Amino acid sequence: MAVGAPQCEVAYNVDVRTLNAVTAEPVSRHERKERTRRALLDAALRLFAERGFGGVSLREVAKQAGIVPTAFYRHFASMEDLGVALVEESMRTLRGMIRSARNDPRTSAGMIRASVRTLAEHVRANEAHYWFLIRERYGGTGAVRQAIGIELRLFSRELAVDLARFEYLREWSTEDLNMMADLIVTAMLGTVLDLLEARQGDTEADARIVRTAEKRLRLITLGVPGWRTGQA
Amino acid sequence: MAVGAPQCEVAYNVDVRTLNAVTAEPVSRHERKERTRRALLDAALRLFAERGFGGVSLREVAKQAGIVPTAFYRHFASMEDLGVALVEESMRTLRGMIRSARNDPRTSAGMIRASVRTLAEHVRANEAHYWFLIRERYGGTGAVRQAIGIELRLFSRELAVDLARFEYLREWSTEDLNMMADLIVTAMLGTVLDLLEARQGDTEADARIVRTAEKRLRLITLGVPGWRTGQA
DNA sequence: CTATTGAGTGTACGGGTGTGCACTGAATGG
DNA sequence: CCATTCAGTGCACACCCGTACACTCAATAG
Repeated sequence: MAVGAPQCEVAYNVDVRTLNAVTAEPVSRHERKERTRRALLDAALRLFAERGFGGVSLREVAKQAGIVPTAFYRHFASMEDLGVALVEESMRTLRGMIRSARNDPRTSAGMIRASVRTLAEHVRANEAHYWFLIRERYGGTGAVRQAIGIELRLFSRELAVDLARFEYLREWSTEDLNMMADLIVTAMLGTVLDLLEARQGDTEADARIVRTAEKRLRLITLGVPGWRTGQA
Repeated sequence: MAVGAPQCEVAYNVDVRTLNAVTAEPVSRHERKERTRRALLDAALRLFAERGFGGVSLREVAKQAGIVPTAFYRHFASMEDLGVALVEESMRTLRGMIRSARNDPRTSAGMIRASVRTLAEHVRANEAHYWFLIRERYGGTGAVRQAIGIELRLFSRELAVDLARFEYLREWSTEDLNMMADLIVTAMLGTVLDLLEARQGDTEADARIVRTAEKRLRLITLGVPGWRTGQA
């Protein structure tokens, strides 16, 4: 993490075998296992970005990670298990994003700009994680979709707490704050998808998407002063 | 189809063979083929609702429809081809929904209520279609996700045209209208997912979801009078 | 130093996959 | 009435899937 480079998109064709062969000797068993685990997670994330969770087999993940299929079970009970682990990891990066946005000390319109920009940068730096979240949020079938749903709801609730600190929102009911937070999260996930679908490097498209995202947020916040909590 | 029953959820265990065997003779070749095609689409839609597009094999669809796997190719070149056909069909029911909502002649707050209610009823009456759209909108991998993306964008543009008729929105730029329409569509798709995930028959949950959806829309529309097109 | 542990290996299995091919037999058109 | 068309059949193939099982052999623990 000391380096500013993206952490998951690297090492495309390096599997554990070569990795462990290249490195110097002093590696404990724990460490070796942890490395393989990471290799599995990275391989899975990479493959999911191409074909989605459902389209990737245990064998493929194992092969990409540089181990034999049956060794997969030393780390995860099943692909679903691995999927859930990835959900937690991805949500961690999402929380990291909002923490960055939160710590940027600005207000009102300036804050919207800063937040959207932070989001966009974060998406570009962690494309695979965001692809995974977006895809499986709706497309998944089992435990993975469920896990994402739960985590995202939690995330939205945290955002509601943040919102409650703003002047106009201080007296809103919890229900209304949650509603607004959900709306914001949903809108921002839409923006994430737009960013992911625009091909990376197309700065013009990125700028347009960011501008639209800002407008969305501004429109939502414009409604706030006129809102009467508890109405209808 | 003369009966008023839902059209896709029925006939769970009836395949083409038995259907064609039961019915009286006067069936042309065209008609028989069309029936089998429908059986394939219905079977696919049914299976997709359970395991998603990616999780269903050509063989399964064929078996559920009552034909042998290789006969599938008499109707579709591939599963993707069938998927795209299903996208068009599902979008047709979505357009049907908005047409119903549009023809309900009310204004302002009353219109929001009516629209959301129409949406909820429509979702309940066509769960499989909506499951398919929502799932593959994000989760899909190939031509299907792309087709949904295109159709949904088109749909959103139509909504923008509708919006332009409203008093406060008459002077908005096209870009801003599209932005608002996208926001509304995204928010409503979120509502659709909420409805689909609430188990059918839970009228209390349905009511809560509908209320939240109305609030979302109301918050968005509240911002409209304060909006200055072309700003920032 | 010796015994144990456990990550990773290799083989083998039963089952599901898409699809090519030669076919049947009833509706169709001349 | 006969020839053609073509939706649907049945078999075969080569491939990928998850996973059970017995194994190796280096890092660890006593």
